[in-house]
Amino acid sequence: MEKPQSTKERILDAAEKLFATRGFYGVSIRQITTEAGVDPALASYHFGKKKDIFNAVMLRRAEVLNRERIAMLDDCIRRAKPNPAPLHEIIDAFTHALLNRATQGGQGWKHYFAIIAQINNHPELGGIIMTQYFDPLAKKFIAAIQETMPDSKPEDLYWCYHFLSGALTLTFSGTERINNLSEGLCPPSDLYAVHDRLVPFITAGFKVFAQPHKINP
Amino acid sequence: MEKPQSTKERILDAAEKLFATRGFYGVSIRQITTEAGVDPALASYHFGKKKDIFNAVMLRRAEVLNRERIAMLDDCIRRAKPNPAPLHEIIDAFTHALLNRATQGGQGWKHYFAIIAQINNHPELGGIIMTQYFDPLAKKFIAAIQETMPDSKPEDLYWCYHFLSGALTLTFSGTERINNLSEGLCPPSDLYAVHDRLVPFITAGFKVFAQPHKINP
DNA sequence: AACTTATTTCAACAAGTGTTTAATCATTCA
DNA sequence: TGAATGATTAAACACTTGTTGAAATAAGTT
Repeated sequence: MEKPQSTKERILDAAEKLFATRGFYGVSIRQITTEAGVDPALASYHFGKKKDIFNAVMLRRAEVLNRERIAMLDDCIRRAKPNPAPLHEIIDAFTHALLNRATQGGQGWKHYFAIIAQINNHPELGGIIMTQYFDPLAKKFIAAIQETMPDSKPEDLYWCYHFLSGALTLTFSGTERINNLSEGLCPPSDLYAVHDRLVPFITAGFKVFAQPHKINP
Repeated sequence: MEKPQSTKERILDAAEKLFATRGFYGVSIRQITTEAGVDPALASYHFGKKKDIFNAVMLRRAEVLNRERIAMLDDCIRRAKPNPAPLHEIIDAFTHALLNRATQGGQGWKHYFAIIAQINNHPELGGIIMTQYFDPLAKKFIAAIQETMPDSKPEDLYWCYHFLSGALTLTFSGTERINNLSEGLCPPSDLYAVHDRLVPFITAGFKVFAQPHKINP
């Protein structure tokens, strides 16, 4: 079943797992290499500094994930031509790959999402990495929405995207918070149920800012 | 202007500041006590273990914040009697104190929100602290919404609350992400503008789940 | 005043930190 | 086969980690 792993892969997997539960500063290189069953010096040999390991962990999955998301976004834009793509399809394109990996991607992906959630809310680490890996996708996404909602102000859309981003990262972070809070009523494992709620929730939020504001209900 | 600070307060302020930017594991007791201008041994003397310092930092502001939010929620429920409180007022009651402190609360509050954002997305620390300090408030809040939206399913409301929670923590985390992404178009310092967007955005999301579902636009 | 309690200091502890060095083993290629 | 490159190992580097103990000072109470 399991194909033989290279040392680099073993280190990345171990680092991913440990970073997910204890954060960047909460994990030592010796803990990582012990978990990987490998000599500590091999971490420096293969990756360099500790932050380079972290970057490699992030880059590995960000690449395949964002490739999928961009393809799906392009696809729904192309299908709708010459009209702009429908809003709920754009948001679905943005979230679908995330949901997919979080449900069927295995343990490694769960760890990856947990790290994303942490650094997305981390002033020091988040600023660099999120900007580097996710801003291009975010801009494409917002541009697509701007086209299907031409009357809305760009800054409104940026804010809405920001709210979406926060909701997403918390939902996939793997904290059992909603499960605890709801006393088992909302198992976060049921991510298809999440999809049925998240997409309409966010879509409705965006639509509020489609036309010139009417604040009060 | 500045009233003389006790050693305990100096340690708490220094810890708050450092935890905000580097996380729990990224900060040492010596860094904290150096920042506070105090002997390292005093941290143990006044607080005990390192995690007890962290807990004290969280508790100090969580208490005053949640007291305000509960009072405001009770107030808007009382004003609406015998009818249920309007949805947008409930959400405003939930977010108003946060916005207020984030704008006028000074640097300490900014650091506090940054820590909240980190632990809210942290499997290990978040589970304990957030549950301990914020779940009672969350339940009161959801119960109030359930009353003004009697036809909606409880699990839908829990999910909506979860999305709100994620949006809030990211917005107040103090990462400059939206500012960078929008290339200066959305300065996060303008938190009154945030309020005008966040409350209608969330309100609209909740309302989607008020009646039996109609998913497609 | 003397006595008690609270606070602060300094030094030390054993253990863990990221990283480097030089030596050894494995593999590849001519 | 032998030389050359790549991978792995063990040991050591100087430094930081959280926490504690005993001694010194400050504050508070009869």
